[in-house]
Amino acid sequence: MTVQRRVILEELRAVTTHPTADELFHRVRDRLPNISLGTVYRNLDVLVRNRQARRIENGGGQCRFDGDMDRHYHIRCVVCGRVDDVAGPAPGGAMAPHVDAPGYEVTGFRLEYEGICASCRKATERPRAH
Amino acid sequence: MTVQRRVILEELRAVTTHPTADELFHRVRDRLPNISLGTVYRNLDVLVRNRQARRIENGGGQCRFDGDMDRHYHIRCVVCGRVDDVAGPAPGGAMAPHVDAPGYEVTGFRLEYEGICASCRKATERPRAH
DNA sequence: ATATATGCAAAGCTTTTGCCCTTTC
DNA sequence: GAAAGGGCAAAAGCTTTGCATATAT
Repeated sequence: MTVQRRVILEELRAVTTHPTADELFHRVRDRLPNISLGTVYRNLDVLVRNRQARRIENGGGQCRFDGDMDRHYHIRCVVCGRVDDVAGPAPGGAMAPHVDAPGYEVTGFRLEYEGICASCRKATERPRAH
Repeated sequence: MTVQRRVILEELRAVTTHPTADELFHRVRDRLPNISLGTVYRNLDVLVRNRQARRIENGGGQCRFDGDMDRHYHIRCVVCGRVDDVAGPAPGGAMAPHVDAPGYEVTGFRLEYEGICASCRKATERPRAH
């Protein structure tokens, strides 16, 4: 646990604005003028891996596109990133009205399932003690 | 409706893999060897605006981070991109089990509300006929 | 001491944009 | 023939990485 990592975590916890890496970098730099953006990125990775922070998901780097305009949901493989359609009815139709977000006009929600696809499950099967 | 746009849409509809722009570009290039990646991006934008395709959301370009590890949900302003916490209990606890995603081991879901935040609502207020 | 982390800068990747030419209506 | 769109290449923006140095345990 280095000074930099501690300050990054402190500053992240000190705000409720869900900052981007760059915003956090500027805050941290007020206290550690020599810190670099790369360090912030590296430490955010570590913190997320250690469950001390959360990355607000963006579902992987690249955008994907879908020509099927019927209402349906997606499931994304957390291992390989592939995206498949989820069969069946919309699961959460009654969900949105319950939101308590003061000041917001709530227009909808985005829902994406996560899982491990068939081929990634096969690839990660452990040899079993017999 | 140009040849390029039609082919892009045809190829997008021909697959169920939810391709990235680059994957689609390579498919389309088999039929239109001179097409450029920029054209694919521009047309995907148009198709999405025209509701002929969907962008599988990534919630805006940059990642955001959150130091609050308690289970809670977020709402994102679709105008300015800011992210706030949603107060109240988890809305969709009973949702995940209903998913029908053959082959997948479903590990969870990601849910993010969308809306227009207070200051963006103020900024877009229209002068009202009296 | 030795592994780990930092700072800095460069590279990587996806996406957007400018410019000029071509196609569409 | 005016308006929209395309091709190409450069730019932009976020994130990752290589490397030499410094810090932590």
